[in-house]
Amino acid sequence: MVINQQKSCANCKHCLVGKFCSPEWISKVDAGKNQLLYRKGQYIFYEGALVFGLHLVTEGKVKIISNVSGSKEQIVRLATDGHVLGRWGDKEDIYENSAVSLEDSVICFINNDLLHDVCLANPEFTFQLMKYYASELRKSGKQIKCLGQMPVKLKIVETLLHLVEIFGLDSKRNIAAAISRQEIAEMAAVNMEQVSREITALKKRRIISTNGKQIIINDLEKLQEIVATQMDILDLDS
Amino acid sequence: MVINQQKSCANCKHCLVGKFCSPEWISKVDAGKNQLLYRKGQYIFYEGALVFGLHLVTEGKVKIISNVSGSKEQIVRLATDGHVLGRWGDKEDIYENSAVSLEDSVICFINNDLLHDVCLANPEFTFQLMKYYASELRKSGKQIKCLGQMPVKLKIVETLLHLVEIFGLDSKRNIAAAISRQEIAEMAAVNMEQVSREITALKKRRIISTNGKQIIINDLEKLQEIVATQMDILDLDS
DNA sequence: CGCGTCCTTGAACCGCGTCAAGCCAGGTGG
DNA sequence: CCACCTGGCTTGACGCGGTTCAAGGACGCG
Repeated sequence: MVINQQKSCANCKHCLVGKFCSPEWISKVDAGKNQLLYRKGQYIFYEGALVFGLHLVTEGKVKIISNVSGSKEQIVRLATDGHVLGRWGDKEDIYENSAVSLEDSVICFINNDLLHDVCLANPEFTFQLMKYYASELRKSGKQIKCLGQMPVKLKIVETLLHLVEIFGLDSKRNIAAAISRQEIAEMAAVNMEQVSREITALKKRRIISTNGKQIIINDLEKLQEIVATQMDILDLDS
Repeated sequence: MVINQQKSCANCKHCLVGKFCSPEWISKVDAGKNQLLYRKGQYIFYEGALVFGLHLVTEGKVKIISNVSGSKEQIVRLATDGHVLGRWGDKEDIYENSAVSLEDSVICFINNDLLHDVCLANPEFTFQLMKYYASELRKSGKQIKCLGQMPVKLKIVETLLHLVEIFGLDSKRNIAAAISRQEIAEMAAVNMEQVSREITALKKRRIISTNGKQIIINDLEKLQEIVATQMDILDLDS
């Protein structure tokens, strides 16, 4: 994936602009937006920086992270094609999270002023954006519940399911994203050692397998059953 | 606070409808909305129920809770005057949280169809609603970080600060809401005993005091300092 | 082939959740 | 008006789950 020229929002499969704005406004956004390619691991914006506008993920995968006391990171949220990063910002508004691409990603940037104009002129777009945030808030609530109330093993299983939900599975049932054990740990708010132990346990039960760093989901239903019944993996017989 | 008649959105201090909709649409909402008084402890909507529309808190205090494995509850979010409960729902959309009033509260209900019409006709309203959800998502991220990465003592201090932020302090520096220890525990994802211990510790340091169930914040700066520096309360000398 | 990075596995410590007992305030009824 | 009861809160003791520490192993890369 290499882009040398800007792609119009009209041709963008998932983008809210292309789907819900009038043709004339799509042109205006095309003219005013800034489409960039971010390499794997690159920061899209930084915690503490001023919010100049909104980022839309054209194509790629992104993690939204928050730094904890210098060293540790918490992954707050994931984003992929069609998702939105950051938010409209009042002046002096700063980001409290950073966004980092998990793979080479194309991201559109729309500044605050343009965004406001687009929103006022295209209420259906604004409505959909509103729904998007409401839906993310809902997911966020789910994560709060998960982090707050579940034992470590279930947090990890839940995280695996979450990864499948966001990124999906490829033809070989691999989780379709290059996610490290460390990143799974940062999502589940657990240490890497526990993730490793849990993955080993799930492999022993043939529920998942691994191929290098790739995780293969053999039995999605079983994983869902585990969280649904709060089952302890070790309770299962082989 | 007793209401026998519906109050117009135009006279509602915090409501997004009154502030950002045109006069004619305020009338339409007044005609179509449903304003109800919920007594303390009453459910406004239930986890698992169909989403028929949006609730706006005219006046009062509400907790959004999620049930965990039958018995335990996690408080996901708090709401007060001007805040929004639930979200616009597609058909067959269900709530994954319940909303319960913490004190007698007046809540306006706007159904999905009316909400959609209002949004399309009043883009500035929709824009503000979008910003509201984005801002709640931001707060939610903060809570995820807090629950995931902080030791119990800091979770509790953070929760106290959060309560102050949402509900404020009255003239005697009481947290202006009737919150039980159990509810603080459900916010911080900790058990009640730990909350009790921590409150005792903070009292010994004169940072807070209590009057029955009321919590008095003597030294807000100190509380903020504790979370900012990840300080252990027991490390402080009296 | 040697080095670095990421992952795995084992062992030990300790934070915190659970259990249990007692306390305090408010409400109720004799 | 006091005795009792109930529900929420406090405090202590104990044990377990999970984090931390430490020692390899696997893999890729120069």
